[in-house]
Amino acid sequence: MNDPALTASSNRRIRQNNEVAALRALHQFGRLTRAELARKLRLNRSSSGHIIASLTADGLVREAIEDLPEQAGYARAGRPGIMLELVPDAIFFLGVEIGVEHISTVEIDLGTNIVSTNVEPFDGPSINVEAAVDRAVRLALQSIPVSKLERCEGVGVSTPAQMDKNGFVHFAPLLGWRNVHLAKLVRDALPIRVPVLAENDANAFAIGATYGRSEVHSGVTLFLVMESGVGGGIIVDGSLFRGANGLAGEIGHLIVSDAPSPRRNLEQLIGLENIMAEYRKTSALSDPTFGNFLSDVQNRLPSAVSIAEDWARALAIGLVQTCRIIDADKIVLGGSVAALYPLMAARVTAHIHAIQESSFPFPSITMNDEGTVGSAFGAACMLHQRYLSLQSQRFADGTAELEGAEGDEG
Amino acid sequence: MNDPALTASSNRRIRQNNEVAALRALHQFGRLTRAELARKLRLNRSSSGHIIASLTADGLVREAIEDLPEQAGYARAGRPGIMLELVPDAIFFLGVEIGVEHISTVEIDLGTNIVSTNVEPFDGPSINVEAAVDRAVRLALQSIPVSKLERCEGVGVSTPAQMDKNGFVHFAPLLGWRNVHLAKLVRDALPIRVPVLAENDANAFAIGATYGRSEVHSGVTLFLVMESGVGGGIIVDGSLFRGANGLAGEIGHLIVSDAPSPRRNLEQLIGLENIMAEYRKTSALSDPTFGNFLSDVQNRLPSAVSIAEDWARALAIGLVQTCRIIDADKIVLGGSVAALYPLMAARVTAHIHAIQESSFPFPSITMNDEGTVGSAFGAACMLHQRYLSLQSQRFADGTAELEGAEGDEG
DNA sequence: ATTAATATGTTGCATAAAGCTACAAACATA
DNA sequence: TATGTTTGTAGCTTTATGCAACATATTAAT
Repeated sequence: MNDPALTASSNRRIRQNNEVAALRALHQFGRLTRAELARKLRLNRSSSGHIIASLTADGLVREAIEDLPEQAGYARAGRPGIMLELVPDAIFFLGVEIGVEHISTVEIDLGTNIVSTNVEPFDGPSINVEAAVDRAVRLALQSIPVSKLERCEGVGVSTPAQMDKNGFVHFAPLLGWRNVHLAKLVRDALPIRVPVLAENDANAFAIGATYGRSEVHSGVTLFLVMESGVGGGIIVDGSLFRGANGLAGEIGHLIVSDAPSPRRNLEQLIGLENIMAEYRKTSALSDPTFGNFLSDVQNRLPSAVSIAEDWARALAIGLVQTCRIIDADKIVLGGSVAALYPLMAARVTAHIHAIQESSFPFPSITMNDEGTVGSAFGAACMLHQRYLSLQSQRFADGTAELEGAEGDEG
Repeated sequence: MNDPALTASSNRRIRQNNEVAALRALHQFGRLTRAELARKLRLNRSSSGHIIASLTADGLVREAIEDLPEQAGYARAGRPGIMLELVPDAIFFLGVEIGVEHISTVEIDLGTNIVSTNVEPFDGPSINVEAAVDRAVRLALQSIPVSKLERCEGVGVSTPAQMDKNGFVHFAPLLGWRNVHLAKLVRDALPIRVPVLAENDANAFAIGATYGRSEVHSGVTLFLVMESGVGGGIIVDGSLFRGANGLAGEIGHLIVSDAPSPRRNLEQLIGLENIMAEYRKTSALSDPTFGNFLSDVQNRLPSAVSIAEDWARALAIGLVQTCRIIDADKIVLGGSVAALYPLMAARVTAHIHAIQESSFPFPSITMNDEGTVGSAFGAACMLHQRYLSLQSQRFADGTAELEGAEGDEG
């Protein structure tokens, strides 16, 4: 309703803002003294002390027991400060990925450490939303003792679907969902009343892979997740760029071939399905795997190399096109197909150089090595991020934010 | 150096924040009473009064003389409030566009009204940077009396170049510049010491066309400027998305044709040059203009319609590709070639529907009717925007912000 | 070993800005 | 004319930061 850019800062909001800033600094830098924190936040040492006292009273921060004395010879003159750290198990967050073939859940603590994970096979297309949500919630909570539940500060859900920022799913082709309020369903299925956010799986993956990494905080990073489908997410200065409908970065649907009749999009060219379809045509094996394909490429088997070469060229085209529009300076490849990249990196680079005009900058391309729970982890990170912001429930004064994590406007 | 997200709000910053918020609200809504302002900013009425008193003392705000009594029958019970408004000529900003064929300058006031404009022919490629800057600054200042100069609060520069956010130009192919600090040159050429920002012309155009319009504040808007070249700018939630190198939205360099040998980018297909080259081949006139072409299309001359049809298809491809990546919900067409769009709107729509998968949302496409000074206006708006932010010189406490508008980090 | 220098954490006080309450003013309606 | 409603303002309270001073803990130098 109101323009968020216009909201004024009341006297109380200062403290909230500063507490949040302190928590974020501790998360980003790990351990800080009060004086260091004061410098980072451009605050007076005494103010820093007050804020820390407040957070300590809330049980979120503690003075670190220096089990490692002589912190690597950092001996400067003056009284040494007392190291402060987040209390990891003060609170926790849950992340849930409802995939097509499996459900994964993750529990992370205040330090964004993974506490536990669960994975369960699942047949997405054959199960309706309510049942899927029910199973997902059950799996997420199965290892959490009831007494611990009250320390849960949020649940994130990720799923291959197009949804708005309130977690309302417009369309999920792979799961057959349409117009369901996923976030609301999860909220209602939970035994606790906590903020719930839902996000597209590729977007969640991108968040998880960049969250907390201070290196990537500035710039534009494109995340590519290549499995059967090809999804993407864009991170700008450390936070997700969703686009108007949460579809930003879905580069799998870029048109690559110009021919109108068998119009092929990028997903159909660089996705796992196409690679395996082509590979099956040439492989001697009866039921070849992607691993077989990788070996054949590594062994320079011409038929496999040819498929890989087509893949490299299509990938290069997709990346160049994308960079013309969002001007990314970093590209991160994920998903099982990404394993092909190290073998073809030189070819991809060559294609990019051949395709793009020389005056354009060349983005760095790296690989992501997160495990299979990356997307669920990212979903959990979204709630960690929310907790470490002014939207946190800690600051809910009752006048607003009635509906958990629905967001103020819209 | 420091993460801006971590900066704490000091006690003094509250007032600064609220003064800025009040100025922005007055800019956005035009006229407000103290009580209305308090509600919009979620402030207490008395606080609102204090803030207004402060701004009035600074000469930025005044009580409006109600020359129009009975404000359109809005008669509610209760004591009527006193309308407040920005004092338009309290300060002003200059915008300068150094184009390829002309230099334009604009003066805008605190209400972002255009006070005056100057346009001068110019032969960009034959003139070096220093001389170009000199001429641009001279043109901008020629109608400003010296006594008024001290009320200038910023100068914006726009030019067809790839530059970083500090105004350092890496490359300007159309002007032949390379590695020049444009913003610094302008700062040094000015007789006054004010913030100077420089931005790519298409980006500046996009800012100018959206700035202050409250409708577009939310969502993703793609701005397309089609002249000889084709530039673009992306506005996300009311502010410019530059990308990592200021190249975001440069969709003129999208690859459209798949054929490797005569690889053609979008600019070569939908730009003025291609249209006129094709048109000259078929037109009966000896030296046909773009206006002639438009007439022929309107009169359904087959040869012209065919060219327009190709244009429509290429445009549709470019827009669909772009929307797959940034998920824009609004597209605004500008530049002289945009005049072709109203004649071809139905065809463009048809092509888009044919190309993109049906599950994707369809962005709205509109035209921009700004004059020729759009880019210079946008450059001036950038400084207006900066003034109405915490980076304003009003709040420079001497400790930082030494270098005008260089930006803190980097 | 003693002294000087330096940086940290804490304490008391000053300052600044917003919130709250109350009240006079100005208008509409009955 | 009386009543209800909204506005703008004044006085007081609350809160969080800034500042200055001080005790403390450590290094470096004499």
